[in-house]
Amino acid sequence: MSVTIKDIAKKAGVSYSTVSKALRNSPLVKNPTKIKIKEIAEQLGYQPNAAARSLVQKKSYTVGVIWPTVERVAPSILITKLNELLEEHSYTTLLSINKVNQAIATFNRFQVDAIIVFGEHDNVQELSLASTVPILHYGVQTWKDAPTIDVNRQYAIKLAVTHLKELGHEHIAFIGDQSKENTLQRAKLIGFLESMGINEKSEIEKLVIPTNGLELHDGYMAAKQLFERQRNISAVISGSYDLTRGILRAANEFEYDVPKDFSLVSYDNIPQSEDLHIELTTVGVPISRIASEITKCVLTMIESKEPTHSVVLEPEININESTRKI
Amino acid sequence: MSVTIKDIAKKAGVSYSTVSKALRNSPLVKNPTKIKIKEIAEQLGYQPNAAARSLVQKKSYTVGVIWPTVERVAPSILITKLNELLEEHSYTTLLSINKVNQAIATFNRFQVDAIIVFGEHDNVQELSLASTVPILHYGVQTWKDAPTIDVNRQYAIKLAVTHLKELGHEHIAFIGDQSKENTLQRAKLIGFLESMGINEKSEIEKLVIPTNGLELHDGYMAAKQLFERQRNISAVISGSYDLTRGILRAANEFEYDVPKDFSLVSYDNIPQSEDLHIELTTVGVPISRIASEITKCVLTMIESKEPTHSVVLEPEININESTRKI
DNA sequence: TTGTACGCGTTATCAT
DNA sequence: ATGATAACGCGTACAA
Repeated sequence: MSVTIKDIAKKAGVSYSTVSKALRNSPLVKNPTKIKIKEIAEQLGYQPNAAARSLVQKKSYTVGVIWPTVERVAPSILITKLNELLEEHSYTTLLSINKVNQAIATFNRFQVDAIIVFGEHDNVQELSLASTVPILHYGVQTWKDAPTIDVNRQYAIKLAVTHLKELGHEHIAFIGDQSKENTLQRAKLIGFLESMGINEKSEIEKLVIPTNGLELHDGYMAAKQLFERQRNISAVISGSYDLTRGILRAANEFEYDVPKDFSLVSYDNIPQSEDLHIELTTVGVPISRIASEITKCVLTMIESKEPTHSVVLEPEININESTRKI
Repeated sequence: MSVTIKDIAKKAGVSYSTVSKALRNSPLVKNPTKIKIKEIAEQLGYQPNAAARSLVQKKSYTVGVIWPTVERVAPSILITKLNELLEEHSYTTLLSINKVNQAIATFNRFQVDAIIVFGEHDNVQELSLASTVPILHYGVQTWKDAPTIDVNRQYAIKLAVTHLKELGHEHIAFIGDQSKENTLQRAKLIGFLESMGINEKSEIEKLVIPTNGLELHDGYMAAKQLFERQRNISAVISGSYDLTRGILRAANEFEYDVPKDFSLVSYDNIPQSEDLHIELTTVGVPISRIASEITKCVLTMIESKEPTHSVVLEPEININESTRKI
């Protein structure tokens, strides 16, 4: 059986409402009493019953995060960060890997204060209507009615191209995933083509190396292919961090030095974790900023139940060792 | 504001206790009334308030899963599967990526009926004591007091060796991750050495190709290295599915055919998802069995609050196209 | 400064 | 077959 405030009250010789006040740090309780009560609570391993609390407060201080099937690894860092931030505002994060509509139902039953949905899925607006709780979507194209947060990936690649051109580079290649019908990856390619001013098929084939996925190995194979065929490339833009790691391994095998032999810009949100022997120049929205933006947005939605407007985060460039003047 | 049974009662012109019964399919309510009430509930988008329910029932029909380091695919598939199975028993799964002790506190406040902890961490027993809710650990060495579920990885590799020897193979290599101080990976290596009866350093170096991680690329590089140096290997055992994918790619480059040029056994739990042009012979405990074992265990713990005994799952071999007689 | 009483939404028990 | 009512643990307005 769980320990309740009544148990504490009995042991402390006070009424249970006094205990309640003491634990909530109310000024209506004398300090010595407060300390004594808190001690007993600690000692008994008291955990307030969330069910009872949310029942009376009509608030659970909890946000639900829906994280359905696919795309698991990438957003995990984001969710970890998000979790930390919400905790700082004394909110608890609960995750569900159920199907979206089912997860929404669950979170509604648990009276979470807000729901964050990761990734794309059908009929967003329908889902939003089915919930009494405000819902925020991340990583989808801006939707009409549902509040959404997304990143301008197209502009990120544009930033990379501009930077390289300023450094004098003209022969710039792009390595990125085009294996699936993925809007997110597609946006990066479009950003590249537009800012390079390319539209001829022959030129596209020369400068764009499509990969079959987003793993390290895909970047490795693409880079090898590039190095074998094209000798006059002076800069490479990579569509993801893992691809970049693969590109660096291939470069190493060819005994190419970055940035001496070619400059490298990586699309990326996550802080560089692995030791790559080089600090990368990256473009993208740092994951910490995404997380804090989501947090801000969610807290606003919780406070004023009005629909927040959707926001598109503008990426930044982080110039580092892997690029230099030609 | 959420819709409650009272709202439904008012609209249906009955008392709210009747509504409660009707929704719970009690035989104490006439069928026509029941149908009418259910219709109204549906129409109003009613979701039972989990807080209120668990308050009175002292049961939340929820299990909390703690997943501190959001890892790779394998565990996420397991959790997905687990989620499905628990759902079939009308339990809801909630995930937390918090630190273990904090997550336990959260889940206690939410009155979950049981907690499953994934992965290794310090002071298991301490944690178990801090919880009023039964805790089950997965993926750690069996612990004294805390109930644990784990897989016998060592024996899995032994199965692979035995199978290959029966097919007439003698020169068998092992490709596996040894980059970190990881007990789980270490167990596989020990299984290999023991069942091969190897202990000389020179032989170990010849037959064991250590990798620097568990990614596809690591398997690819290791296999290439193997193929270049050793010509008389007739079979390869791989420590993980991703490594196997890399090995197959390397084989493809060398124009080696599996199983014509060498047999391949992969350690693996997950159902083969990707199209590898070949059905693999695998050893390991299928993830579905792990999931159902965990489910069984958890449900037992919930029902009889007694500590279940720890269990070690015995792997099986799944013979397929990738191995054949020498 | 502390204690009493009520209500949150639900289920379960008892009375009608 | 249906309705009234107590109880779950907590927070809070109000009484002492």
